[in-house]
Parts: sequence; C-alpha cells; structure tokens
Amino acid sequence: MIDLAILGLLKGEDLHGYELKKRLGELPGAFAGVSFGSLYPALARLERAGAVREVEGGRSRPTPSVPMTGALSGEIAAFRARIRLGHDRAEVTPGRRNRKVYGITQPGEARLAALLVEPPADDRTFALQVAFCRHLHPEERVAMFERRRADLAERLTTHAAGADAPGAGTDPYLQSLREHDARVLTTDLAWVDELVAISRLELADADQPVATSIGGSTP
Amino acid sequence: MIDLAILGLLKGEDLHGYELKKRLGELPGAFAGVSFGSLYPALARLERAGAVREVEGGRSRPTPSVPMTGALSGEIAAFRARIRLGHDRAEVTPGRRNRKVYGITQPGEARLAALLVEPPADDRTFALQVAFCRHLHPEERVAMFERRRADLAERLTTHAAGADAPGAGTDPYLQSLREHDARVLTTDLAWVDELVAISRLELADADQPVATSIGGSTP
DNA sequence: GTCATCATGTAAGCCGTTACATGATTGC
DNA sequence: GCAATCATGTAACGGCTTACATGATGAC
Repeated sequence: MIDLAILGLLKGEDLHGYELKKRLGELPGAFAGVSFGSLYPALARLERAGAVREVEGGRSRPTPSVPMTGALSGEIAAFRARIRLGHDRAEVTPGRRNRKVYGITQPGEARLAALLVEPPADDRTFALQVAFCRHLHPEERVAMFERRRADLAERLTTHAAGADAPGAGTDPYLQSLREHDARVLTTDLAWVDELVAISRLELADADQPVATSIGGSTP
Repeated sequence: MIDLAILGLLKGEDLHGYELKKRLGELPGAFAGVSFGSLYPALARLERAGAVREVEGGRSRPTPSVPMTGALSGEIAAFRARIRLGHDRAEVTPGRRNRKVYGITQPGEARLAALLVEPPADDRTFALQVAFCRHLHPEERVAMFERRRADLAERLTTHAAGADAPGAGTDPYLQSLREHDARVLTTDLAWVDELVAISRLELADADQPVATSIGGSTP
C-alpha cells in the first residue's frame, strides 16, 4: 500500500522522503499516519528494486494535460531550479542539504500501473487507487471501477443474506450497525458509479478533440 | 482488537475457538478475516492474563432477561452428554472431542469494559465497540458515543480546511474522493446520532433493566 | 477405510508502528 | 550559541496472515 502511495506521488513530481510524507498527509483519507519508520525503508526497497532512483535536479510539476494557464507550474519549476544555484534567498528551502530526491523509473511506472489495477486489499487501498487513477488509461480505469463495483455489489448481497441470521434482531445497536454497513455499501456503490461517469465523460471528451470550429456540436 | 471481539462474544456465551471464529464471521463488518493463526494465540494470551478460562459444561446462551424455563443450560449440558449415545441429530455438536470451551472471567469483564470505552484505534474497532456496547452502562455508552461524535466532527472540520489546499481542484477523481470522504464522515456522524438516540430511548425506558451491564453490581 | 469437517495449534513472514539516534540548516 | 525545523535512517516490537502440522469424529 505504501508503494502505491509513493509511486503515485513520484509519478507527478520528484520528491524527497520528508516532503513525500507531507504530501501523503495532504491526501484525502487517513494516510497521514504513515511514519518515517515505514516510509524510508520502503523508499530504500523501491530503489533496490529499481522502481525509483535518486535524481539530481528533479523534474518538478509536469502537469502535461493542462498546458499552463500561466506562470504557475513554469514558475515553480524555474524556482526549484534556481534553488540549486543558490540564486535565491534561502527562506523557501530550509535545510535542504542532505536531501535525497527520488524520481520514478520506467519499471516503477509499470509497477504503479500494476498496483493501480490490482484488486485492492482494503478500502483505503482503493482510495489510493482512485487518488492516482488519473495515471491509468481510461479503459483500464473504467475496468478497475467495474471490478470494484462488482465486489461491492457482492458484499451487499452477502450482507443482505446475513441480515436474517438467527438472533439478528435482538440488539438495537447490532441492528443499527448492520443497517449502517448496508448504507455505507450503498453509498460506496453510488460513488463508484460517479467515478465511472466521470471516466466516460472524459472518454467522450477525448473522442472529440476540441473541434470547436466544426459544427458546434456539444456532446 | 481481537481481544475485544473475543471477550465481547464470550460475554454472551461460552465458546471454543473454532465456533468463536464462526461467530466472528457472522458479525456485521469485515471480521470474517480473522484467522486461526491469530485467534488461538490470542485466546492463549487472554487465558494467561486471566481474562478467560477453560470451562467444563459451558454456560450457553444465558439471555438472563428472558427466564427460559431455567432448565435450558442444564438441558444443553445433558444434551451434549447425550450426543455420545448417538441419540440426537449430529448437526449441533459434531466432532466435539478435543474442544476447549472458554468462558469470560471477572477480570475479563473488566478488560472488556475498558476496551469498550477506549478511544477506538480505527473505524473497525469502533464497529466492534458498537457491536458489544450493550454490555456497557447506558451513561458510559452515551459518553463513548459522544466522544466518537467529537472525533468525527473534528475530522470533518479538518477535512473542510484541507479542501482548499493548493492544487486541490485539478483532478476530478481526487476531487470526487475528497467529496466522498466528506459524505462518509457526515453519514457516520448521523449514525452516531442515531446510536445516541437509541441509548436515550433505552434510558427513558429504564423501568425494566433490559441489558445486563458489567463492572457494576447487578442486584 | 476414506474423506470431509471439526478442532487446535505452530512457524515464518509481512507490514506497519513507536522510539531512538543522528546530523544539517536557519532564525533569533 | 541555541532551539526549532528539516531530514534520514535504525531497532524493537506488535498484530495479523498464510502455510504448515496434527489429530479426532462422523458420514458413506
């Protein structure tokens, strides 16, 4: 799970461990808990495996799909480059001396792609997959969502089957717990549907590559 | 976590490990996954700690509020003895020879009470606490729910604060994930309110003590 | 007598945590 | 100079999983 988080973050941007942990905490979900004690060994392991490697300057903030509304990403890149030259005041990059900045490698990208479509071990892992699913091909993304959907649907029917177990209705708290579980499953199902809808929308947008001048057709 | 599950189940009924695992699987939530490899060591540990002990006949299905003719447990014991004679259908006690039936002790009940009001390490632990919260005094139960409520509320505000982080709105999947998290938190909050409502209802109906409570004197 | 099920346990290992150790850089 | 923060790592440990080993019982 931590591999997925690391590779997903590095796919977007070269980072060192300390910063990586901060980004992890900024992600929605309960990923703030990952500690250095697991992060650094994981990085070392990934480096040994050839999935990441230490980089020098560090390609920062590529954001290829959005071609720069302006200055933001470009300026950040320039800014980071400037740091190395000692051109700027130090207030922005404190204590940068010993940092080991990591970047993702091609094998690492393959590994990331595999982790993204793998059946998630738990709900938090699925959350991570969603967080980074933008790096998947649209079809893979939809397929992954559909698998998740099937899994949730099955869990829901299993749940429904267990509802009329012997002595199921005795305790109001147990009953409430059971109902809540069903609600959560239903909510998750609706969410996956939303994710699929987003994917299909993007797929449709990709079909018609910004041909505004043609007929004015709005899909 | 597994201690809470074991003690909570044993509070209701004397059970052996194999049966314990089955009951665990019947509980709502994802507790089916607990394996023998963690269950048996946990039982041994709890026995060493004096929280459970091996019992002979096994007080089964106490349900003390319903008188049950009083003969039930005695009859079950006789029934279990009868099995040997091949007199009954086997569906109830197959392969019973080596079973170690465990019962909860008074220290074990104290431990259970402590685990039930302890701040839950994760959401699954809270689900377990709800599953067995009937064993708490009503006031403790409400207090525990209120603590949970406060925790969820804080998480929700933290979440809201993080919503307008830099670059938060770029990816539709990340955005959807963030929104889903907020929905889940809100749903959980509503659920806790429901649980509190149930508690208050039972508190109001306190004419007749419905649930047995632990840790205190039961006249 | 053989197989499925019931039943208990051990061993190896994964994954993650907390706590500890170390040291550079910067603000004051 | 000193404290706070940045930054990287190691060590000990805990909890849980899978896989393995063992054996009794009952159905057929």
